[in-house]
Amino acid sequence: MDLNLNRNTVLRLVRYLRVLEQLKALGFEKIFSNNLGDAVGVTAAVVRKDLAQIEAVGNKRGGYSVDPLLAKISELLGKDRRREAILVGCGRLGSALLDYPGFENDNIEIVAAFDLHPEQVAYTGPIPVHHIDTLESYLGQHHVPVGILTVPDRAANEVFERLLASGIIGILNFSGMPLKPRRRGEYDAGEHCCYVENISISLELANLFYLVRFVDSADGSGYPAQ
Amino acid sequence: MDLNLNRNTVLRLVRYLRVLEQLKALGFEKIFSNNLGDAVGVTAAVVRKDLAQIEAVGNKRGGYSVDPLLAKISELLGKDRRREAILVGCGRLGSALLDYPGFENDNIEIVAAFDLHPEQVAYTGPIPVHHIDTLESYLGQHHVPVGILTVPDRAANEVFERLLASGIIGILNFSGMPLKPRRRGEYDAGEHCCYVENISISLELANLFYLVRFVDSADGSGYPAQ
DNA sequence: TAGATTGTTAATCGATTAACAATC
DNA sequence: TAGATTGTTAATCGATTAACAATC
Repeated sequence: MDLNLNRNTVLRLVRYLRVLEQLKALGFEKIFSNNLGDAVGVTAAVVRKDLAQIEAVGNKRGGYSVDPLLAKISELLGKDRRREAILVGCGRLGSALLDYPGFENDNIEIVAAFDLHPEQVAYTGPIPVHHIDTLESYLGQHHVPVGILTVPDRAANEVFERLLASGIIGILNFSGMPLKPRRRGEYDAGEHCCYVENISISLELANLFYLVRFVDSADGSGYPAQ
Repeated sequence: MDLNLNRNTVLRLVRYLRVLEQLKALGFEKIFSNNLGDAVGVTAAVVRKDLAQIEAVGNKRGGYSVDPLLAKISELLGKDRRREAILVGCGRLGSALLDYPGFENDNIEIVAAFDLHPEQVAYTGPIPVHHIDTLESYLGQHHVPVGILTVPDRAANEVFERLLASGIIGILNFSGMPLKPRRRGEYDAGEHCCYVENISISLELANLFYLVRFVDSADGSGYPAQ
């Protein structure tokens, strides 16, 4: 079953899944699109559209059965399989992510970390921290699809190229340097294509400050406009 | 000048601004929509639309002048003014953000941090770390519009409510618990409205793993489909 | 002038919303 | 049956893209 769901649909499905897990823990057996929508912050119509898209069927009296729906989304998102990632750049942010408790619940494991100065890395948990020079040989031996990039901005492009050349096809980029996804055949024929998700903390924060720009403004209400 | 730019436009403007800063440092005086688009990864038409929207005018021969454009976007985004935020939750992620070097360049300063156990916080930099119980009194004395939330999921909702009640109107939420923005008058009359940006690391990572789901699949190409 | 770019209008695209028949 | 929900179609909305006249 391939569906080519778009980004927003996938993100919603992840969130439905989390709600369904909690509902299951509470003993729920059925759920209405209405309630699921409330929990995730979307309308019931969107929920039904999404679920129809993944060919989940509901019951016109009782809504959707929690168990099969949970199993279906879980399988679709690959949560039922163990998924591996590496992390490059073990500064403060990188080290924090190595300890991030949320991954385990998603069946995601960071199997190795890399840094220019592994001996200086403060992280002391179970994940091995290797020297960045061993990146290529490691990835030659282990087929890991996804890399998490937490290096300083100035190193981002170089590490990006090395990850591409080593066969990484998905990158979660925390550096301030936005990286562009590579589509197949866009550059050299020999290069893999690669999905990129840029998480730009300062971009989000700048946007937030734009939104709240009217605080202490002339009207004195303390409320932003609109 | 109020423009009510949408989220994506603002995010693009932030990125134009960064490119313009670099161009200025290189001594550029003019820039074409074409080149600016390439640098940011959008089409020239989008750039011109965005710039027209903020009432920046270009020259049909030489493109846009870097200096006034930079000044205009800078002023619009408030980057010419000092902007303050607080941070709640000084675990590994929170501590990493307290040291985040990107904020200074944007004229953003974290003026105080809060934690349930300030004496156990590893961070030792210049930003004061207070006990969470002093949050309300601090915000009563200092008018800080934005809060960065890096608490464990289980604490997210409680701290969210406290920030709302203390007059915070913009929240950058790193907890796994998605928070919903509050629009004016949506709940109690006395409550402020509040903008929220949720940065969900595990959501992004789950999406990335969905995108790369075809690695090692039947065709053996190693390329994801499409 | 000739060529190239801006600024803007129209066309396209996709996603969200509204509406409602089917049906449990 | 009566009421409520699903599944789906049509309408709406907004953003992106294409196209091109204006003009430097």
